[in-house]
Amino acid sequence: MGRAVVVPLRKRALIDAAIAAIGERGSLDVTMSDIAGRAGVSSALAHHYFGAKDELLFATMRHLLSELGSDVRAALTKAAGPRARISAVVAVNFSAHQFRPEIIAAWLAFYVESQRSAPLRRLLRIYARRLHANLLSGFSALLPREEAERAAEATAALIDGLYIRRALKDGLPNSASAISLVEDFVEAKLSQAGVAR
Amino acid sequence: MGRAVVVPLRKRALIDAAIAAIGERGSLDVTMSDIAGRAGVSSALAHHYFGAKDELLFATMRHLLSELGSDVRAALTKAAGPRARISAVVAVNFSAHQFRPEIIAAWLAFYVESQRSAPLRRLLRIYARRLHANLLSGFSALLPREEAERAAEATAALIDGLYIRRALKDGLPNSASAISLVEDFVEAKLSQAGVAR
DNA sequence: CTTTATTGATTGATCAGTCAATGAACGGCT
DNA sequence: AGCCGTTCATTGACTGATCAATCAATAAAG
Repeated sequence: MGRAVVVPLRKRALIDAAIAAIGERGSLDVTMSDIAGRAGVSSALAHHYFGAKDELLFATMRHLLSELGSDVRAALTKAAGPRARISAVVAVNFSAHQFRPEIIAAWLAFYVESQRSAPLRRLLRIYARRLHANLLSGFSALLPREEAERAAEATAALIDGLYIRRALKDGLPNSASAISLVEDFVEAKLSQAGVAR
Repeated sequence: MGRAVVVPLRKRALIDAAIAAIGERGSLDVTMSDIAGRAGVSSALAHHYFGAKDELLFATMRHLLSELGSDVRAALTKAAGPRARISAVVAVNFSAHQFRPEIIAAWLAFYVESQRSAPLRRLLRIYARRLHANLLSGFSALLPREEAERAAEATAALIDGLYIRRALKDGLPNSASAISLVEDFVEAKLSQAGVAR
């Protein structure tokens, strides 16, 4: 029945379906049949393209990471000065593109799974390092080295914490309030250190 | 206040085994046989006492929550003044009793599961409200109402974020560094608002 | 003699992964 | 243009493993 389709299309459809399934269920405990069904294909085809479930999940996580990465890169090119770099990184993490329920739930699920899967852990470490480096590139121009390190660390943790709370639908009505909490924190840090603005 | 509910020996052993199993695996995806085996009994006995797996997991989460609750209560009675109350709450969350790898991993796993399970979600909401209320009771004596709300919200999120990062074994070598990050944040908030220390 | 504790064996359901079969495109070769 | 073989896409049906949950049986306690 199905007409000839380009290979990447099916893979892409399966990855999108995986994000949807994981996001809806809130964990990686989704079946290949469910994912394949959402993509409109049989589970056998998902195995054909990805080999094992692990690999599909890995590809899905990599896809999320790569989208976040390109969003961040785009935002950083538009940011003028260190203070703007910090805000750009924060804004992207809570942008409409990233701060969607299914994306958040998927991130949380991958965080958990990474405790068991070394490849996944490696992937998440890349994300963590990149986030830290991006924040640090802003802070280190405004604060002494040691303080900049700690500010970047705390900001990253705060972002993660707000993600969790969003996933649980506790408080945090929208992304604007999340951004303002982080920005307040950054301002507090900078004003404490007497940075002129 | 807390009436002491007598938990039968076997139930308690199974709950402890569940924490160990969940903590080691990093998710709730553990078998009844595994848990029962750790407790030195058959899986049939676990079903005898708890009925279904869900109920054992629920009881396990409740146990963790109740231990955290009593730790917090104990710390708060020793805290003199609002600033000390904030520090007490922070200190308990990162105390040697709470900030252990298996406990952290279990919390994270329950967070994820709560997206699917309404009873679990209810339980976690109790924890979130209590944490918020405890922090707020300190902040609201030091900051204007609106700012106190936001400071409590951000502090709670920061604590959650540090838990995640600890679970992933990214940075955060020990609980002391986590405490100092949170305390720095609190100080920044207060000094920004011009609170005398 | 009734109630509780405990187990091994079993059942039934769920799933990841495999496989053989079918079809659809592609590219020669006359 | 028509024919042929190779390769890729796709599926339904199947297998094997895993596990929650049940149950009937045994022992111990009171």
